[in-house]
Amino acid sequence: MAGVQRGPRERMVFSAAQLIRHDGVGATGMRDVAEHANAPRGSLQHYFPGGKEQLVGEAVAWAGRYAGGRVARFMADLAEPTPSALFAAMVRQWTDEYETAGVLGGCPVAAATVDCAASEATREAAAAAFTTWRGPVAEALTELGVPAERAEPLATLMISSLEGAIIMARAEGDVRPLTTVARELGPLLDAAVPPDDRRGEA
Amino acid sequence: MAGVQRGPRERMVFSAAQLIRHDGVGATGMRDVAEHANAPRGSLQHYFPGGKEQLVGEAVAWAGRYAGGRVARFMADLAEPTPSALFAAMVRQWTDEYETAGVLGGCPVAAATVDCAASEATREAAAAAFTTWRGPVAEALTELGVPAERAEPLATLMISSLEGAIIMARAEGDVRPLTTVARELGPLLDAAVPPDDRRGEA
DNA sequence: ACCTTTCCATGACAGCGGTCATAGTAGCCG
DNA sequence: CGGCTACTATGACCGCTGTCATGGAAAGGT
Repeated sequence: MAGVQRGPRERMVFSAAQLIRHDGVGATGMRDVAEHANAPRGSLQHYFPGGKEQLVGEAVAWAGRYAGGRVARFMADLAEPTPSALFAAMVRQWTDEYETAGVLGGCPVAAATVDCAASEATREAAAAAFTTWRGPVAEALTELGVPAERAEPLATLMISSLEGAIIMARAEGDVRPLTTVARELGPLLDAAVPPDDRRGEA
Repeated sequence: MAGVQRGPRERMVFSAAQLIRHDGVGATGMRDVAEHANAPRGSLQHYFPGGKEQLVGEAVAWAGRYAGGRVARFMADLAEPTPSALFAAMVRQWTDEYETAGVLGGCPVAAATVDCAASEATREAAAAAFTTWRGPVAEALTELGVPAERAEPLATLMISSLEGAIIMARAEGDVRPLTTVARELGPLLDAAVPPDDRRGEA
């Protein structure tokens, strides 16, 4: 993802997100995070006095911001400005990872949600992350001509389908669910923009 | 769910599925499973010599069979035989649980997929579970008049959206994503059955 | 009665988890 | 230099986990 080498603190948050989305929250240890980030273990308690809960929370928040930010970049690169093309780009981010890395990673936010039972704070962080992801998607949809009252529901549908397809794809070890979802959902998304708006938005 | 009290072995598999979907795979201990099932701890090593991996695998398989079996029951109870009604019933199973239990549980299969990194066997069990779930859904769709070649893809879309919505709903602590997905996806599903088949299937 | 199989009980072990306590280093300000 | 703050290092603690070893109870067949 964004492989820039910022300060140790930022690297640790980033590494935490990486490890969480790969192994799950419970299976990622603090020591692993420090090692993966090439950061001193002693820094953990200095930068994250709130312990693992804080680290996980920041990792999830980071993932939410990242996902939201990607939407803007996708919009800029769209060959044709349609909702289905945006969704296809969102899906392609995941299939591309499979092609290059050979493995299908998961979504840190979903991982945090699945074993959030221990910590209410983590659940709230995940909820916030979904919100900061859904917002830009809904905005993008309205930019693409989707009526305002349908933008939020459709954004929810897009993210839900994507998250579910990621899980199924990981289980099967194949991108099929991802590509299927992109193909099947496309027409519905495009049908949401009124005919007089087709081919014309900024 | 199916609260029948069978033998201790079956109870333990059932309890494992319950705990996994609530806490995640890593966070559910073998001792917890035995206690939750009112089963002796010593039975674990007797019934599941394969250890936790075996228990998790059977719990996931059980969940897959359960989900697949539910589809048939949903079909029998449908007020009107449309794909959207089937999907609504699938979604309602989860919103109902929220109404009664006050908490939103997760899906054991999704939970197993998320932290399956440690065990390839678990990943395969999850894949198998998704297959034994998707099969009945696709069959039901064809029974409802969906052309054969679209049944499987649409089943994948339905399950993906449902799984994703479950996760978002858990994070937000609200059923909104579930109801939204059901409402938004309904028209697409019904549109898949050709006009000359509307109102007529067995 | 006796023995075999199935099932249950319990305690021990080794490993790893997060967290705390303590102490050391680097840099900057006076 | 002294003192202060930011950061790093390391080791110890306690709790928990899955697993194993050993031994005890039923049960049922002969």
